[in-house]
Amino acid sequence: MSDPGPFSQVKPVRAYEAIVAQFDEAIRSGAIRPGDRLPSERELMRQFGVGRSTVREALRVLQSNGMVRSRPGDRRGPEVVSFSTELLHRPMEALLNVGQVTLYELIFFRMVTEGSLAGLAATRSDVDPDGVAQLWSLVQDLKDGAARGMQHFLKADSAFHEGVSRVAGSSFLAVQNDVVRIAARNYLATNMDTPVRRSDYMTRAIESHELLVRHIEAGEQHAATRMNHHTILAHYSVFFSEDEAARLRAFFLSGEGG
Amino acid sequence: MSDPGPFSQVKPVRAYEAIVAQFDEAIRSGAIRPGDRLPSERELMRQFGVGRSTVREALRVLQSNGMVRSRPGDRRGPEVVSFSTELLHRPMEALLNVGQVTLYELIFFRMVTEGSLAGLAATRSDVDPDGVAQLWSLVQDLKDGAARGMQHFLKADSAFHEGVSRVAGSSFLAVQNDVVRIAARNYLATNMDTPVRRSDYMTRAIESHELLVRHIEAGEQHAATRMNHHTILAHYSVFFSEDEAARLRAFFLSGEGG
DNA sequence: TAGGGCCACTGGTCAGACCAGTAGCCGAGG
DNA sequence: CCTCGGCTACTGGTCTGACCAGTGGCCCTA
Repeated sequence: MSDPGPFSQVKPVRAYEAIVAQFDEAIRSGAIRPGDRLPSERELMRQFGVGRSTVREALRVLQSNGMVRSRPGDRRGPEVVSFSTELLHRPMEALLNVGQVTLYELIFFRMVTEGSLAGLAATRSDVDPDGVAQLWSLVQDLKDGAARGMQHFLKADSAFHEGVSRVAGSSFLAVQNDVVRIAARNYLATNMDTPVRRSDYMTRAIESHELLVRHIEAGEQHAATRMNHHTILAHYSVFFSEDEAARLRAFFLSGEGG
Repeated sequence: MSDPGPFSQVKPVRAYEAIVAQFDEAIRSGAIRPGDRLPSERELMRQFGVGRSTVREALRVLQSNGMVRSRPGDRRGPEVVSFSTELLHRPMEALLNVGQVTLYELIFFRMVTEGSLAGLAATRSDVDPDGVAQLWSLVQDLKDGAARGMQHFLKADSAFHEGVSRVAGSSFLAVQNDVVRIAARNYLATNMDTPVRRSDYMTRAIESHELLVRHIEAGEQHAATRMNHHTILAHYSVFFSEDEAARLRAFFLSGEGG
């Protein structure tokens, strides 16, 4: 029918979902803030006029969404939580594991976001000399970590990426990128066993990171972005088909300065 | 202490969390697939050896994460849901709400992701002529919508963005961008009341979208990306300080072809 | 003032009940 | 033989009350 009429579709709302909606709105509006305590479950059942198990089901949803946490025995009541990236890890890894999101899409996204972070860091290096100095320190940590083994290196590598994000100053973009970076790493660890010569990998990664810091320090936005793209492609293209690698290269490294 | 010893930290695991973990593993390993039905709650309580309310709490978590759904009276049991990138919507929104992301960061992120979507659509236009034809149709819908008013226009505008994302073929990137685009729109609706001459806004938006489709149709990746950046900046820079607008312009539109 | 004990509250789990909703089976009628 | 309606037994949603481990905070004693 061309004219749908004055009504819209309705769907029954479950009591615990209505409770979640009230909480969502209270958090969105700032009426409830991270660090706040909620009333106890028994008090919430009185306020909402529902059974305690209905309150608990709503709290499970909020907890699952990373909004609240509770501890048995804590008399102060459930706590409203500061945001955590754990919130995104679960769905991200679930999507990867069922193949709804491919490694290709993940790496594409990462190149978009991490390349932008690198470029952004370069534009801000002049206002954050301490941050840049810290990047050099983190490069040294990379070398120290590599000498101790892959686990230490990976830890130092994460710290390095966090350092770049701090200089870039966009925590939202950084969070998105971190979730994707860690999801890709975990995916490869559990689903792929393409042997990579670890010492070669670490050596080349360190070289790339040093060059990246040079571009950042010099304020070279586009060079920093390209350096990041080169590094990611160098690492991941072994996991892609030739066609996929070519498409990434064409999209990110074509044209200017290519 | 420098040497942590042979043990690692432990934390008590709640029964419903242990149930969720078993489900996660079953989904990850493919033992449970989208479309499958789970045993009923009463059967699950027997299998896990726990109370029905504990099962229900676990199911709330899985449902909240977009993995299962249920309907009262459905004798076939809870259903495992097809996983889609929609899975990310809720945690992304939660992240935005709790994380108190600024409008500047939202727009920065959107320019990064939407610019890439536009460029990606341009690189794929030759393999998706139907998609491009549909974009022209959606541009016509924009014009029709604008004639009927802002609400119709905004609806057509969302459809247009979804059309671009379809041509781009990265639902992952699209979902991220959609969450942010809608969040920015909602932010403006609730926090700003700078009057924008609506007819001017719609007219200019339509012109920009037409130009964007031209670039996409011509396969001009960088031009499509820049067009998208121009459009977003033209719309949002009124909400930023001169310094902020200048920084966005410098980052996204400097250098090549600037 | 500090530490330990205790109490009353907390959250986690459970059993059982009730009710609205639905899948599917069976029978009747066309 | 097919379709439709009625009915049954199961489903999920909600609730009440109970029990127990855990904890915050108060009070008392050294």
